[in-house]
Amino acid sequence: MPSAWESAAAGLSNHVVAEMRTRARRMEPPGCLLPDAARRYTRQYVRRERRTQRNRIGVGEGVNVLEDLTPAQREAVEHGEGPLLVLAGPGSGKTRVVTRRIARLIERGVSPRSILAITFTNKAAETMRSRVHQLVPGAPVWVSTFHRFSAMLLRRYAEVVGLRPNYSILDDSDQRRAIKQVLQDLDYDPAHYSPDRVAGRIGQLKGDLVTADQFSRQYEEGIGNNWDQVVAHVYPAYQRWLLESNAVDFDDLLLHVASLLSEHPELRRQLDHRYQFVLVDEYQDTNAAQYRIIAALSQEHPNIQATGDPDQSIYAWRGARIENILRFEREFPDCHVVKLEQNFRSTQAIVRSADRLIAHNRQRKAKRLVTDNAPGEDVELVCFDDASQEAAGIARRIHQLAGEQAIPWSEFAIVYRVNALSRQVEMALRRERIPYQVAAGAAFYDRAEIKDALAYLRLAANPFDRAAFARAVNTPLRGLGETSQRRLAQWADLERIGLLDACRRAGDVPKLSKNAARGFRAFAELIGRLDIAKSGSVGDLLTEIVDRSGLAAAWIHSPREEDQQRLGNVQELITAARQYDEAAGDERSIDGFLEQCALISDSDSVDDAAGSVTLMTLHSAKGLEFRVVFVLGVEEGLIPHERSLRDVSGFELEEERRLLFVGMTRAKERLFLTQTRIRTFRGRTLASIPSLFTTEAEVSRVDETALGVPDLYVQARDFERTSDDESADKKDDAVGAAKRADVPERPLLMTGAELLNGGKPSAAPNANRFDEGMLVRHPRYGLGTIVEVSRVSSRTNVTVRFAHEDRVQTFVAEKSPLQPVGVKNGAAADAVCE
DNA sequence: AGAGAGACCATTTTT
DNA sequence: TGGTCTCTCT
Repeated sequence: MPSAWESAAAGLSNHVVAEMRTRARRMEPPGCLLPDAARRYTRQYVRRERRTQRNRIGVGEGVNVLEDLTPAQREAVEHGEGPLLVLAGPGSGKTRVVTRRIARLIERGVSPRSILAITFTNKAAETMRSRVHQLVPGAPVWVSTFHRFSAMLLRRYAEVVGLRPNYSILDDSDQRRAIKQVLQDLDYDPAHYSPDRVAGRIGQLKGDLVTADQFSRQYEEGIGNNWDQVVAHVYPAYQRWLLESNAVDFDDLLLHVASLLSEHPELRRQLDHRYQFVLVDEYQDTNAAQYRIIAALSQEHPNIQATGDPDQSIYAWRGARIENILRFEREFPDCHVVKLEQNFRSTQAIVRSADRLIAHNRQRKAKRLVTDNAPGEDVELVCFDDASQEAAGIARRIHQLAGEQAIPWSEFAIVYRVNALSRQVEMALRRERIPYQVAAGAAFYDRAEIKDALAYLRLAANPFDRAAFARAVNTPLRGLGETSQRRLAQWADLERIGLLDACRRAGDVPKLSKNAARGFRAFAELIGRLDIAKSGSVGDLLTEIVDRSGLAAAWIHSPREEDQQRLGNVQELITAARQYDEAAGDERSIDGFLEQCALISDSDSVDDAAGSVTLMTLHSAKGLEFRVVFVLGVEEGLIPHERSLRDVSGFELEEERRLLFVGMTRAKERLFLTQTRIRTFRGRTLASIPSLFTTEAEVSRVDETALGVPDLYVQARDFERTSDDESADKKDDAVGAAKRADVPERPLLMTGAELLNGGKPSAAPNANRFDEGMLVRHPRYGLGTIVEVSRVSSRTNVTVRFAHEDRVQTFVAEKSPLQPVGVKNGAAADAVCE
């Protein structure tokens, strides 16, 4: 095996790795090998421990970890050994308590290495790590997300579950593709059994610790419905596919580790000993697998701290169990409970509204939420005519507050229930030239060119990765089409060898054309030459990949904007790799970088220092705070989401209420809820119904509609604000205008979609905006001039001569992404920007 | 093999 | 509404 294997297994001595490998090959039951490996691991750990102690890591000078704490906070921070449950309301200083307690433990002589802090998001882990380091410089406390922690353990003990340490982590689309293939192999029509739903069900099962074997056995015993019969077939086949690819999906990371811990008592014991203090954040969002993992690490050393707030549980739909937090006290009977109820984040007005809202949940432990902060301004519920007014109104208020109170852009957040709602707000912000960022970090890694480049990297690390093979083998095109690939794969299955090995012996594959065989061999050779040891770093290796694979060659000389963009994106990926190289130092490995890429999430991209307004879903807003928050679309069907209304138990409705509660409590100073009279969603325009929650939260109403709010909105228990809307509006405009004057002019170029969507709603997207001689731009072919416009019945054909290669092409105006260039601030631009 | 047209479909939240 | 997938034409 190549060196990647060795470096991935760096945690174990070569001897142990070799032993594991032979035993895995001999298919010996892993149980007999584990204690040995674990013991060696522990010995290593103890050695490292001694080194650490010699280095004398301690609380920084002048730091008093008990300073500025409320009695309740101090009680939690001072807690020594034994289980601790911290029920922490929003803004109650939860992170502060956790980090201070870690520092306090170290101060009392607990080794930093025996402390493990687990969060849900990378961002939360990052914050916690840096805060701990502020208190205890250089402390090697392990702060990690559930998934990263599991990935790390799984690398170390991969053999035990039948994997190799260089396993790949599949993303959602790989997973869906794999399931689709498995469905087809089993003669199910993916059109009828959507891979999405099957994947969803499998994910659910994995989260609940139901293995493929268990589930198919259940089915054999006659339990389950029709749909589950299919899943009972697909799930085990999919797991086999994963194992053969030496790959896992997200849920596997947790499931594998959970079973590792429960099936190997000796290993569990060792790790329990290794991580003596375990602190879990957002405990209310743990699912069965996560619960199993942390419980397993807290048997002999039950120094577990669970921090959470049942009122902020918003992932029950994903298998999170609120019961876990209730069960905690039962599972750890001598557990100490601390309640943090004082809010330090928000004004009284915000806290009051949020508290009133959440009080409507019936399945809930009563909890107060109080604050000593300033009274603050009323929470406002602003009603607009439609979504574009709503977006404009939000943008205007942001301008106003930014101008009047000198609030930086980064202190504003706009949150919504579904991603689809962000579009109009984005347009409004762009129009107003307000810098913004959308929390969508994963989007970068979703791009085809990024996945392609990473596929090569994945193959270099893990030659069995079928998903990566399928992606890379014919990208860029090598004439290795579907048929050739199928022949190769069939033969590989027959010979029981990996696809890459099959490539090397492509000459032996029956019915394969000479060209194809040569192509496969060349591909195998290309992958074989990729070697991290020779390249030195992941960044260099990636550069080599992009060069040698021919990915870049196709783009470099292309006039297409999208190709240039691709090139730029890949360069950005290389930059990311170099950053990784630097951060990881000697520890760097392909696996490490790939793992980082795979486990990134949307909210991770939120950059506090970016100086821009943040747009995000309510879910990803959890854990963050902003001075000003807008929650948009607070309407029946959105919040609460229509799906939740179908649940007669009311459980899902309560989760929606918690979701809004989470959103509201992100605000420090000002909170706006917005709604519209009509909303266009999925191409359908409907009159909206104000959300039940708006009355429950007891907020002030502000009317910004042209004709006044209809009766529907003026409800019996209404809390009218005698608002001087008109004068306020005028002031808005004055301030807005002053501010706007400072920023550069609006952009002259907009995309075709913007041109179409930004126009007046009545004016059908008109093809008439194209004229002969007009300068236009096509995202694919670049700049060109219109040489002919012809109208055939209702459609308009536009013929364009492009500068590049003197290409002439005809488009249907209504369908093409063609856009006019250099539109002056004349009629067209005004129509666009209104 | 590539581009465009048209059908089809989904449409909650995420590591 | 729009994004994706498939079909068809070149």
